[in-house]
Amino acid sequence: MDKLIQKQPPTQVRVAWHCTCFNARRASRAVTQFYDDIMEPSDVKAPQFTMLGAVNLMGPASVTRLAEHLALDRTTLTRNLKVLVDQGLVEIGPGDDRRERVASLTEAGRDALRRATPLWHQAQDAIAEKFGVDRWRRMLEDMTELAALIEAEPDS
Amino acid sequence: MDKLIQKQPPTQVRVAWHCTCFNARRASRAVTQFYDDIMEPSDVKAPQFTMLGAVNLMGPASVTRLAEHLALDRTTLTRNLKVLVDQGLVEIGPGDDRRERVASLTEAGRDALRRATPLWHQAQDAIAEKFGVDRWRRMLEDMTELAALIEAEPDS
DNA sequence: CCATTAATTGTGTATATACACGATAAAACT
DNA sequence: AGTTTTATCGTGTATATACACAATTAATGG
Repeated sequence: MDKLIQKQPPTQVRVAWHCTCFNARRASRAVTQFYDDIMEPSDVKAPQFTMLGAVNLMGPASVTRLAEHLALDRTTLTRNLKVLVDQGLVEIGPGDDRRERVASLTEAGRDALRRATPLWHQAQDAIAEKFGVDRWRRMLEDMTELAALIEAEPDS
Repeated sequence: MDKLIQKQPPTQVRVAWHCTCFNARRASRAVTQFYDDIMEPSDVKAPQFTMLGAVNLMGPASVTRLAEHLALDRTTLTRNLKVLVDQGLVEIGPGDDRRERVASLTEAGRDALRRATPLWHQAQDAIAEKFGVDRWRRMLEDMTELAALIEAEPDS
């Protein structure tokens, strides 16, 4: 009476397609490629645009503060920033606290940000239109709150 | 009359926080970590669980077919499968068409999938409860449709 | 003032992701 | 049959991501 049921394809289909993680990752891939395609003429990829914006916004800011702002692992940000530093868009120097290293935009970085911003708007608008503005707004809010909810995890 | 306005922080804040790409990526990171934490005892990470499920579901299937099913770049899937092959969970052999290479689960792979499934359900339920079941369902649908919409891009 | 603790960072390692390119095999077209 | 086109695949390269660990500096407590 304990025989394994061999055919569970129907179950597995549902597992795959109802998985929050799979769908979040899939959406993330799709959206990233969509933005990258549109923003390509600016030579700024979508994730980099986000980082340039954060550095610009927060002025000279430490790696940890930037990472918190972007909800990114600190060490991930270190590597991501390195790409921008190598491209001359960001510079990293010492802070008041000698443990800290603070990042700020170079002139080239500000240029890149200015160049990319209209394309970013274009991508943003295209998504909103494609998906329906109201629904898009709602989903954006949902995604933000979901992330915030999870990140707040005490993890005791 | 054409001076650049120096202080646009308010604008930049909105750019960062309203960006579909940023929020999709952020949600993807958060959800992945959440699932990984819960599924950790099974030694199967969430993205790998998805792939095991796909391979299990589609039986011996070619890399291209699996990639299409998962909405993943084909070459990405090749690398991801390698990890599972190295762990002995998946085996890859030649197909009828001698260009194809088909993947299927090993016995260890089926074990891992069985071991991980209850934990996956646990993560799934926790998210749904945390976020509210109805809202969760809606968001899942939104994410799926958004991805599908973008992937369908003719890209003429 | 010294010792311990806390904060800030980078590096090693590993997975996830995609694009450009080239190799091989099947299919289609003279 | 021979040539061309299409399909299937892997590899080189590069970015994005996070965890475990170690180094350095600041803060705290006797």
